[in-house]
Amino acid sequence: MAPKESSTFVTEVDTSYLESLMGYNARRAALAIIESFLRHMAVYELRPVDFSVLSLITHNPGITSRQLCSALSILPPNLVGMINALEKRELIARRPHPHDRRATGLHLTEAGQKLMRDAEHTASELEAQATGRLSATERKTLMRLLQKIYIKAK
Amino acid sequence: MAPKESSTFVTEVDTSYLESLMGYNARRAALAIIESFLRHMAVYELRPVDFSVLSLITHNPGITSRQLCSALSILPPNLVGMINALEKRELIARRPHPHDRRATGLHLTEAGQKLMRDAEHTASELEAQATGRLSATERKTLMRLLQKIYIKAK
DNA sequence: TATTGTTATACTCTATAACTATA
DNA sequence: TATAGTTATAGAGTATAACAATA
Repeated sequence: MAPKESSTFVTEVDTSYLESLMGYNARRAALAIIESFLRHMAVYELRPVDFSVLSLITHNPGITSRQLCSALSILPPNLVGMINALEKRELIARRPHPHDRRATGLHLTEAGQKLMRDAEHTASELEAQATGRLSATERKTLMRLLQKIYIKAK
Repeated sequence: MAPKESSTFVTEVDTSYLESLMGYNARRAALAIIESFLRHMAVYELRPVDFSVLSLITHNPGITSRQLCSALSILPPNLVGMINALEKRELIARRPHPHDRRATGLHLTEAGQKLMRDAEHTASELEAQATGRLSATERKTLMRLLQKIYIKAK
């Protein structure tokens, strides 16, 4: 005989179904790493998106706002404020684009370069910590499989 | 001699550094799957969080709001509106908790059960599609490694 | 004294429409 | 006609403080 449903209650929550879904696992893992990132990068006053923007400028001097938006899936109106804030902190500088007077090339200042050297070093430590329970091989495998999920036709 | 920096511009954006970071990869993969989820679950008018809530109620009849919040890392004030909306749609029903008059047990209605049978079926198809470029072994490996990232001490 | 569920509220993140200068 | 950058603004998501009822 089935138990009277209205009197049932839950002692331990069964999450096994959700844990069988890739989206659930990917989101939980991403949130765990991002939470750690937020804590460790707070000293530099950089959110994940600021770090991503500065990192792309570091490795792509002269990149335009439009290129940043495409690479990071940010909408142009939402990037404006970030770029302004980073410029006001004198971490980046705008220079005219050599071939297109509509566009602006973005570059790191000396201060920006110094900050990013420290920040990328911290990111590496953070990376090691977040994936600390994985072997080097597992880490490489996880990276490859994640990219197979989100990079189309590779 | 180094090129005059002000005249440099970027033709193809180099994202290799960001792609070496686990947080970046996990976030991009999660967003890709969630985007697909949003499209496929639109017919049921369920966002990922609604699906998660209904799924936990499905597999844990009588679960309380507080337990949902803990399991899904949702703050109590932000769950209230979702529960009210699902109750208004007559997908769930509140029943008194048998042992604690402060709490309320949550249960699926008949309509809710039918919707979730369909929705979980769609979720399975979606799952197969999102991980379509992975072998069965790779899929299992990816799941296990993601859980190693976000489930502490397992 | 602590916990469940709730209201009010603020802050951040993401999205859309429309404008200007230039291509 | 299309694109780069910008403004204004709306909506969604996430956060804290504080309260009533009950443990």
